[in-house]
Amino acid sequence: MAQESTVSKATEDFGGLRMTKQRQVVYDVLSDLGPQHPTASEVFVTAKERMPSISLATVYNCLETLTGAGAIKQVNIDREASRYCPNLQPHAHFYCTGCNNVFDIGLENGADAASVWSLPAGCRVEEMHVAMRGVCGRCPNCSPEATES
Amino acid sequence: MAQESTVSKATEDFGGLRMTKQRQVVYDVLSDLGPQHPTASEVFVTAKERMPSISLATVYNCLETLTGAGAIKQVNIDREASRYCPNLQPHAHFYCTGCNNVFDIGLENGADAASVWSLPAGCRVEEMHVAMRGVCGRCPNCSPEATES
DNA sequence: TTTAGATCAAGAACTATTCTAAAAAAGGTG
DNA sequence: CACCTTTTTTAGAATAGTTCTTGATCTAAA
Repeated sequence: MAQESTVSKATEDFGGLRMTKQRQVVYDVLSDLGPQHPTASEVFVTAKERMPSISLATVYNCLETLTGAGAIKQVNIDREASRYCPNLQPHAHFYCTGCNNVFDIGLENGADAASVWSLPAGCRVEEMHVAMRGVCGRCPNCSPEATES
Repeated sequence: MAQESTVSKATEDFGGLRMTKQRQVVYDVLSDLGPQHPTASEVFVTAKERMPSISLATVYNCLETLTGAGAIKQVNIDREASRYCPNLQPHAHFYCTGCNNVFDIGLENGADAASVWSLPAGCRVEEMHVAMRGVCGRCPNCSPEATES
């Protein structure tokens, strides 16, 4: 099981995925930018600082490969550019229209996201995407008039 | 408040929206294609049969206007083409990867979709989109090997 | 009827993403 | 290590869905 461990960050074995330099950089960038939920272009900008030779197509490739391997999640809100997220826990996304940020929202203790929905018998859910849109209440744009003390 | 009512189908007053012929056609097509959750292009094809002069851009315009007025809903699943839906009840969408169809899924009696999520205080949800992906269990592609009697 | 504003049609433009082809890298094998 | 095969990367072209632009047309009001 002797794995080369010359990289600085975690080189997890994501389903036997070959961890190339580019994939590692993309994964690390995403981990670092974590809660920002960056788009592919945003990942590209930071990745290029760390590896100037990397191309946008490669970033797209890596993000797709990592998503397929279950190492990261793709987040789609409306038809805006896909964002990517290293949080593998089941969670929803809250998009604040005030500050344009995306927040992860966890499940209530013991709750099951599908339980509120009346699914027909025989119907098997393999994936579930929950996106909310609203105001986070914490950013300056959220309460422009009413700034309660 | 005397409104002209020379159209055949329901001319609901969606927030004072001017119901032009094109908007009416688009709305009617969407009502008729109802559960198919058509894309803009699919709406366009049927709309053009009924009004040959209508353009794709107009269909996009009308769908956007109707969505803004709350007369219809826009449905986005992953980054595929937007679909449109005349069902105004709160519901989720189930995309069957077997038959490529989209089904409306209603809430369980008395359930609240947001209740399972641990929203931070002050956070106000204005819109919620729930998309599930899986197999519906009823289409021929859903159980290719195991065709239980 | 005149006028102002809204809407429409046609096609160009745009954006995020995917595809293509060729070069480079990574493994495996002797 | 040298050789071969497969995978990955790169750069740019291509694509799809959607939006934008412009001028024409319609509508409602004065």
